Amino acid sequence: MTARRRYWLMKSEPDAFSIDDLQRIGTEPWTGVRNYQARNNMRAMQVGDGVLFYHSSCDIPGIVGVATVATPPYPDPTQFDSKSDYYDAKATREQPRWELVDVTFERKLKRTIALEEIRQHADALGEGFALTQRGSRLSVLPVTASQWKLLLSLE
DNA sequence: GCCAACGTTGGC
DNA sequence: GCCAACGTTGGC
Repeated sequence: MTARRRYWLMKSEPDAFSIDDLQRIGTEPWTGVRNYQARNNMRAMQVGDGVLFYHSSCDIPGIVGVATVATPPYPDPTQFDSKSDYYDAKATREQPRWELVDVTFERKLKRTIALEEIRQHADALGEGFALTQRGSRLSVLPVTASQWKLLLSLE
């Protein structure tokens, strides 16, 4: 049984890792997620799933590109690295806490679909959409097929 | 830089 | 198990 392709939105601070970085590198492990809900979302990912690449904490927060899930979930290696900012002393190789996937660059949008603009479609996107939910800071979140279509139609 | 919202930690 | 304190996220 093959599950149908799913869609996600993943936030990154462009100062740390931008869509241009992904375009240059091609494929990158999504390291450093230390939130259980975000981790659980990555656990549910499958190779080929679509990803909206989102820039956060910057001049114009918004969707800037499209990427693809390139690997099944696997343990985030930075949790074992005591020199890493993402080191987690409570994680072991036998019992990892944090998992990630690699994402591959697909394309850069012609323009940024700004959060401000996305908010104008909050009703159509639905109450359950974590990006426009008040106070939500979730950095890896599911996107439905219709939300995916709507968001990319704004490009 | 501010601050609201949220998650985690740790004392009890 | 409660909850205050603290740290982080992320828009503004």
